[in-house]
Amino acid sequence: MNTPLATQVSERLREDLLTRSLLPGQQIVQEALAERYGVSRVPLREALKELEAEGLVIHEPHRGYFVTELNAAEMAEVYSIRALLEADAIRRACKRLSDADLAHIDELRRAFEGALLHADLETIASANRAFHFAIFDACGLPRLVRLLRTLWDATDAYRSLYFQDSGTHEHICAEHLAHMEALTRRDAEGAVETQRLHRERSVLIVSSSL
Amino acid sequence: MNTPLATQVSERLREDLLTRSLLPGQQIVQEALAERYGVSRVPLREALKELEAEGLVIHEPHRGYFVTELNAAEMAEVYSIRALLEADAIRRACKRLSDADLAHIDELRRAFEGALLHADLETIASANRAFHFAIFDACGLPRLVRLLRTLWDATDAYRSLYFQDSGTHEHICAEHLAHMEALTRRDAEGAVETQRLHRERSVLIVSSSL
DNA sequence: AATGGAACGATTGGATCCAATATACACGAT
DNA sequence: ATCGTGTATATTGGATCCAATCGTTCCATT
Repeated sequence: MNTPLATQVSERLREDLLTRSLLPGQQIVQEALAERYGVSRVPLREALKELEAEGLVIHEPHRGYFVTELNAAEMAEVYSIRALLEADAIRRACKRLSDADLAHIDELRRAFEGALLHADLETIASANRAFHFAIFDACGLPRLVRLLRTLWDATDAYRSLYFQDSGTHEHICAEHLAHMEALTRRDAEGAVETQRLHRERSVLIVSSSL
Repeated sequence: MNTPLATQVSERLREDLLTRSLLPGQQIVQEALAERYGVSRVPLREALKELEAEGLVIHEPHRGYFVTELNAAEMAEVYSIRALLEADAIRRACKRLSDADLAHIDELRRAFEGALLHADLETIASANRAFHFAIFDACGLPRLVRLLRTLWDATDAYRSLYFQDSGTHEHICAEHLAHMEALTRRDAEGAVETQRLHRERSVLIVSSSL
């Protein structure tokens, strides 16, 4: 393979965090995990350093890496930073969205709806991301998008249940649709608001599990 | 020493980036740098992965790490994200600043003025940070502060000249003082504005070097 | 002279090995 | 019985060594 192991391992780690194969608070025993991944400890440690910089794990010298636990306040903090950055990204995106962009985004929206019906958690989550980040991407600020990605990652471990309850499926789809419509109207403030509602409802569900 | 080498190395790297001992665009040859730091390549590589996650260096598989180069647009992006986050941090901080906090911050402000007169670049830069981040810290959102820190780091390599020109010293001190006064009045919007002016002038100077 | 390609050298990527540190447990003193 | 002390073990941290990859140079061919 061309891509370094450390990169693959960091992907795999994110996956395991999302699917709660690694639980918040849990210690990451390097040797055990390295063996499970079929690699040595070196690339694993590099991957862990990367995730540490993103706040997904914390490192205590000579004690080890632990999956970050978020309390209610920290969860709220992540979401409030998201609120700021997403609002900005959406305002900028609205000014730049081409019709082709919109068509593409709506495609992703429908793909997500499809995934909701008959796909596993990971596929659903990734389809959801694809939809939202196609919008963020249009803001034209790659660094901002990267920050948003790490913020989304930070709460991933707690979001698994968000897509579980099928009662929320309709809510989500309705919110996505409303968001889509605001974007189509190039209604920046409207889109900021639909995204806000969408996010607030998700934080409510996610927080309930704490 | 108690703290791991990888941590020390990442500190040292930031230092070398700030002081332009490592220049934007330059490749980082691991073995050479490891030897210069007196460590092996392993902790160096971990440190580099950390800095990569913060955007200070970029990694090209099988080619190596390179010090990130910012063009004008990317520089503007960093500063516009800073604008968003700093405004929020300051608003929150204003509501929470105790008199003791203010006294402490003003102390740091005076310490910075002292450093300007008779200290090297690195000391000045760190005194400046101490002042601004004492304010940010008061917002009570540690993650937000951490994000701000990495954003400041991202442009550090280009800021060295900011403190060089002694003509700007008075400007900086005046701006700090105005900021301080707004904070003392607990005038959130005023403080946001003084910080904005301060930042805009700095981006102007820094951008002129591109 | 220009282009394609093979071999070499330099550098990165990964694994194994050894050292340092922290935690747990047993033991003894008060 | 409780607290402190020392030892043992598991785990992390770091260095060395080997393998894989990339870039360059040199040569052959057109």
